[in-house]
Amino acid sequence: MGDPETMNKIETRVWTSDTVVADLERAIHEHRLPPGTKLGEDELAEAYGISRTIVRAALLALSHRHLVELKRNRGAFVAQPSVREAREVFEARSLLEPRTAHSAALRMTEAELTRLRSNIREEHAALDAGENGRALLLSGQFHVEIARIADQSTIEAFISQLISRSSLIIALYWRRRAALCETQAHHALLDAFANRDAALAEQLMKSHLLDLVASLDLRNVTQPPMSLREALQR
Amino acid sequence: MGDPETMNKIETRVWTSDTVVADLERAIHEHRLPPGTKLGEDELAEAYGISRTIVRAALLALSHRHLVELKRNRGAFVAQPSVREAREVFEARSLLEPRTAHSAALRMTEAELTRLRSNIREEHAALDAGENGRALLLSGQFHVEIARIADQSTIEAFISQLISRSSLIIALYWRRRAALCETQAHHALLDAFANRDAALAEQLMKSHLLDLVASLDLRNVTQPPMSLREALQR
DNA sequence: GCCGACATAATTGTATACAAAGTTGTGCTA
DNA sequence: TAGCACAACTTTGTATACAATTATGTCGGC
Repeated sequence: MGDPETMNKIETRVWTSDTVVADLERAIHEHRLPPGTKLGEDELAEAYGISRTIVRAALLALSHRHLVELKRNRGAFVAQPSVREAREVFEARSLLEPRTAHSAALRMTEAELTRLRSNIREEHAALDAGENGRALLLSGQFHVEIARIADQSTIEAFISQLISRSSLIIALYWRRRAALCETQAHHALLDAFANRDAALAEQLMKSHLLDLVASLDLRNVTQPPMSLREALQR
Repeated sequence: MGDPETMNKIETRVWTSDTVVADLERAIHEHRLPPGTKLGEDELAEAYGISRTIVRAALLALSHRHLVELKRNRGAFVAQPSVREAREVFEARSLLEPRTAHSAALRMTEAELTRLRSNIREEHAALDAGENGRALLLSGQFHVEIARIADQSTIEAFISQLISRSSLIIALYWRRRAALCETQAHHALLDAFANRDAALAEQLMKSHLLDLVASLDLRNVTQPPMSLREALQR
C-alpha cells in the first residue's frame, strides 16, 4: 500500500506501548475498528512506525481488557463478545455502577458537575454532527467520569473496562431504535447529582443500565459472526 | 550462582507466558514472594529456562492485575498496595461478592458444595501444618469458587484479581490476631449455601468482608515500606 | 573526611533475526 | 472435474543482539 508516509500516524509523536493501547482502545470504542477486525502485527508496527515488540505489548494489554482476542499462531482480532459475555458485562455493571453513582453524588463538586455537563453537551453535538462513534465514546466517558468522581480508582478501572466492552456489545447487538434515550438518562442523572440526591442517582443508574440491556438484541440467534467478514477470517 | 540445574524449575515442563503468570501469581499469593521483591528479568528467565521475552509478557500480565509494579528502567517488583488501594480493593469486593454469593446460593449443586467443603478441609489441614501461605491461597480460592458457581465469569475475573491483591494487602497490613475467624466465616457461608439461603449467604459474605477489613491495620502510619529491604530499593 | 563528578557495570527497552505454525495456491491423481 | 497432497508464502512465536537508562564504584577536589 503506497509509501509509508500515507499510512503513518503523526510522525513527530513518540509511540509507546501505553499510547498505542490508548489509541487502539479509542478506535475500538468509536467503532472505527469493528468487532472481528484483524489486527496484524506488521501492519500496526508499520502504521505507528515502531517495531512489533511494542505492538505485541499493546495487543497483550488489550487482550487482558477483553477488547482484543489473541488466537495462537493466528493473530489478534478485535473481540466479538458473545451473548453470554454481553449479559455478564451488564450484570457486572449493575453491581458496580449504581453504588458508585451513589458515592459520586455525595462527593460531587461544582467543578465536576461542570465537567459532566460539558460531556453531555459534547455528546449532543457529536450526535447532531452524525459522529455516532464519538458520541458513543463520550457517553462511555460520562460513566467513567462518575466512577472517577466517586474517588475509587480500583472500581473505576473495572468500570472503564466494562464500558469499553459495552461498546463492542453495542456494535454487535444494538437494535436501532431511539438514540436519544441515552442523553436523556444522563441528563436525569446530572440533575440528581446537582441536587446531591445519592439515592436517586443510584436508582437512576440502575434503571439506565436496565434500559441499555433492554435496547440490545441478546437472543441467541445470529450469534457469532453478524458480518460476512468474520465468516471467512475464522 | 552455581550451575543452572540447581535454579531451574522442573526441567520437563514447557513454560509459556500463561503458566509463568500462574506460577508467579501462586507464589505471590502464598507470600513466598513478599511485597517489594525485585523480579529481575534475567533472573526469572534463567530460573524458568526461557528467554526474557516470555518473562516480560508474564510480568506485563501481572502488572495489569496490579500484582506487580513496573518501574520504567528500574524493573519489576511485587506490588505493595497502599492503604488507599487496600481500602479500594475491599470496597470493590463489598460491591461484588455479597451479590455474587447470593447468586451462587441459588445455583449451588451438591457437587459444588462438596468442592467447597473439601476446600475448607484443606485450608484447615494447611493451618494445622503451619503452612500459612497455602492456607491463605485456599482461603482465596474459596471466594473465587463461589464466583465460579455463580456462573459469572466476568465478575469471577474481577473477584479473582481482587483476592490476589487482598493477599498482598494481608501481607502488609494484617495485624496478628485470631487466625481461625476465617474458616469459621467460611463454615457459616457453607451452611447457608447448603440450605440454599441466598439472603443469608449475601449477608454473611458482607459481614465476612467487613471482618476482614477490621482485621487489618489501615492507619496511615508506617505506610509504605514496612521492611528494610524496601528502604534501599526504592 | 566528605561531597560531587566521572567512568564502569548492570539492567531494562527496543529492534531484528530466525524458527514454527498456519494459510494459500498449484498440480497431480482418480 | 473434484479432491487431496505438497510447496510457497505469510504471519506469529521466541530468542538474541544492541541501545538507552539507571545504579554503582572510584577518584579527585575542597
